Amino acid sequence: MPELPEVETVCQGLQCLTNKRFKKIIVRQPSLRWPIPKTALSKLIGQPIQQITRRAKYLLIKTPHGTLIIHLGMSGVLRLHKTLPETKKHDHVDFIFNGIALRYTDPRRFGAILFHAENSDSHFLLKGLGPEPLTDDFNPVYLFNQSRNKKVAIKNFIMDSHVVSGVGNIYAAEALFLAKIHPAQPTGTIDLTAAKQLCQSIKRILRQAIKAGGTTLKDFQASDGRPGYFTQNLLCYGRDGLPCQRCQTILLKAIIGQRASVFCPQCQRLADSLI
DNA sequence: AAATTCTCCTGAAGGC
DNA sequence: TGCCTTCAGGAGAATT
Repeated sequence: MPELPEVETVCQGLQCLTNKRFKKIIVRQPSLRWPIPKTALSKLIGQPIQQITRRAKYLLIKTPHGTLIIHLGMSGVLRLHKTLPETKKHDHVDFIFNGIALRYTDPRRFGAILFHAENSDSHFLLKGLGPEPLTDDFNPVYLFNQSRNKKVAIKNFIMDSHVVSGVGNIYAAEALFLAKIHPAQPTGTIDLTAAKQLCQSIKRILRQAIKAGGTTLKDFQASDGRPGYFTQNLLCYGRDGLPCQRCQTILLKAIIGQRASVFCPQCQRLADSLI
């Protein structure tokens, strides 16, 4: 389940493709979240990759003719191969370069492969995105100001990519645990101190996860096939029924905004007035 | 405008 | 063994 740290890990792994030219693109299954624009992709043939970056959970592969935009959805894997192995089920696309190839595999097909001829910031998927969580644009004052008059649960709020981009279910749960904030707390009720705690916790957890190469629950792998090692550092995600590592209280699971949310009922208390 | 629900898809896991 | 149900999850689209 790639979130920001996983996509960042993939992005770092793909840097070796910089300056390589697209030689061939094979699309076996064009039906992802949006249809793969085969005709537009053919414009990439012969084009050199100028830069590979990440914005939110999108990978941006820039060429002189436009940008290839890739989202891994939930189960997408981009894997580099010196020699391509025999295709397996769900190996939907191959990008072939001199001496190396990049294969996109995605069993659940929630991902996307798109092409945008203009500045990628203007793409409809990217233009409404909130700030990157690891930049200074994402700071306690920004978070506090955005939170005013919002009634949505704080966990859903920080998972909204228009508020802050790239925070998914795993790291939202972890950040709230670190910040000692109940995931169901109405967003508008957090004060500046809590906003500061939360902002710092989000940054901390994402930095740590990037350092560990991401979190592998089931299917995440880096472009070299290695799993992420942050899994063993998860403090609450997937640990419902187990003791809190801070206070030994049994962690609970609740469904908040249609999403499973694990939290410590002792450390992450709702204000009495909200119960 | 803001909040909630629905939707895409497959594989794994659990129940009978 | 096998079939059915449930769940997981990113995020746009549709609905309330």
